[in-house]
Amino acid sequence: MTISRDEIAAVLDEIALLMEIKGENPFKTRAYRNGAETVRNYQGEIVAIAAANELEGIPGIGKALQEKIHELASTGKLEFHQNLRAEFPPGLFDLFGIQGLGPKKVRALYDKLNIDSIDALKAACQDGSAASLPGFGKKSIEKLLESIDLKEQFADFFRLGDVAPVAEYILNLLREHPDSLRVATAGSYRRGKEVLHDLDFLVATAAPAKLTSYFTTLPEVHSVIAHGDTKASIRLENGLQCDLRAVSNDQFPFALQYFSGSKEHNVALRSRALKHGWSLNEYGFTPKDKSTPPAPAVKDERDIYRVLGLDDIPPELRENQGEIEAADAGEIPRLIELENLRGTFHNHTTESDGKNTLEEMAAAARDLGLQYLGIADHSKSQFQARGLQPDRLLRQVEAIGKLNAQWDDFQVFAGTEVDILKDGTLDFEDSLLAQLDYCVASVHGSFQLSEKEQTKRIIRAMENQHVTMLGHVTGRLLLKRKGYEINIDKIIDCAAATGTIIELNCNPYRLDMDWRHWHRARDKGVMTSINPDAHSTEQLQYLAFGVRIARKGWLRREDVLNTRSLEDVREFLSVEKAACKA
DNA sequence: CTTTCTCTAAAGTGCACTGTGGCCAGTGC
Repeated sequence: MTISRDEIAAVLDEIALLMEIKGENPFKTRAYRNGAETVRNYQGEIVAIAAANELEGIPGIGKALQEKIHELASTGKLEFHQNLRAEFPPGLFDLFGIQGLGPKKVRALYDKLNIDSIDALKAACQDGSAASLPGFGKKSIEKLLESIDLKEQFADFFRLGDVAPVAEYILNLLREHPDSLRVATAGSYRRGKEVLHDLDFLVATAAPAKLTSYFTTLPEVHSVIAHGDTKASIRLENGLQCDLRAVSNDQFPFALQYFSGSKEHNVALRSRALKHGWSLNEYGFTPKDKSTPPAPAVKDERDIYRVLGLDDIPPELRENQGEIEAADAGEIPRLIELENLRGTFHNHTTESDGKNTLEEMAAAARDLGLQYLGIADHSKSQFQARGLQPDRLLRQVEAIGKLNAQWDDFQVFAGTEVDILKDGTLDFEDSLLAQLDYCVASVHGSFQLSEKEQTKRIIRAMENQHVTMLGHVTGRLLLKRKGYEINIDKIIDCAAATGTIIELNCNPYRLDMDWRHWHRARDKGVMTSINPDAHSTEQLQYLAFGVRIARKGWLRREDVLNTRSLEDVREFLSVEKAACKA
């Protein structure tokens, strides 16, 4: 019967969605959404309170929601919800994942054409029947098909942020097994890719069959795809495929290197091995012919690179993007590490759309051992995110000033995430921006501009002397939405010329700018700031993902503003401001 | 459905954009 607060909130959200399809009063649906948010964020044991029927007095939860939440908390289900749900087929929910489909259009598709799944929608778009509905013209159909296509393309992919917790969890379970000697993740997860197809584990053991059996009976397993003595594949409840390979302790370094990839990196590495007279595979070095001496002993992965005359290559760099040449020349950079971060910028509070107050965000950052936290709530155009009007921003600056008075070893920097408007001007006046410690400028609308227009718009914003950094460069949402069209090289050049920092947004949906551009940007002198874009205290943890991407982009400590000490950052921001006045 | 200095009634986040259909509806931020 036990139900979690998130499950209660999910039921309320689903009620809101179903009511929207039914065309209920929008304020009613919003009341349910607000209720869901209130339940999710309530400071206290909301489930126990609800079970005891003591919800009275919680803002946003009136009489009707009190009763419904009480029923959920005490019985685990809600009759009202189940009745509502029975009115529509379950596949209808998937349709909301398609860009361009909201409640009205979903309703029309279902009522008129009985479309209740993405497959049915696709068929109706292709055979022309969807085009018969009002509001569905040629372009709409085209966009729907495009969005379905995008979804199909990404069907088997997962975001790094969604995989990381389960990866670490399984890794620990493998580690705990009495027969495991060494365990590791391999594949694209180990390389820090932003999206993953599957998750690879490797274990060194003298009893491989025991490990593969153990693996197929882990708690999260939905189904077993394959189960042999040295290899097993499972599918988790969330659909993610996980592979385990069990090898001997001697083979472990070779298997780790081999299964970490990338394929392109390994091809290059194997050809290098051949020049030394050895073939290289997942089991070891093998002399090409009898005249070749055997390769030196290998105890860990690092030895493989050493034997081939290379510096150790961090997994994140193994994409055959010049890392082998760099390792040969002894020029593998010392990559940034999570421990190097001293603070962070671009974070939200309850003033706009964050879930925690200024004070809570600051306390959380201090608890993480950071020396500073940059606040950057939304500007006024972001209405739906409760973007700040100038007077509210100034009051926030004042509040931050007061808060800062209590510390001498920690500082909150007052900033804004100001909207870049369609023409490249900013959502706040320069005179207001001048009163802040820093400014993040981001695009949040007009995504459809041509590449030329979009690039021009962003460049205009970066040329503003008050803009410290550019937020989420492309606006992409991984596995969900493509970024807007921009000429990334022109933007990188502009960042270098104007001294504008390009943010590395750590939100697992974004991880933007993409790692593929950072090496080049760094060489042109562009600096980054690794920003969590946190909308809650927990989301400060996103920094870890950002560091993985920064490493993938060859970034070093010195390329990242927020590795600097509080004192140095103060200095940096004040010099920026001084330059503005000049 | 919730709130409320309109308190058994009324008001409750706004705006840009897109595409379609004929000047507005729906979506998304």
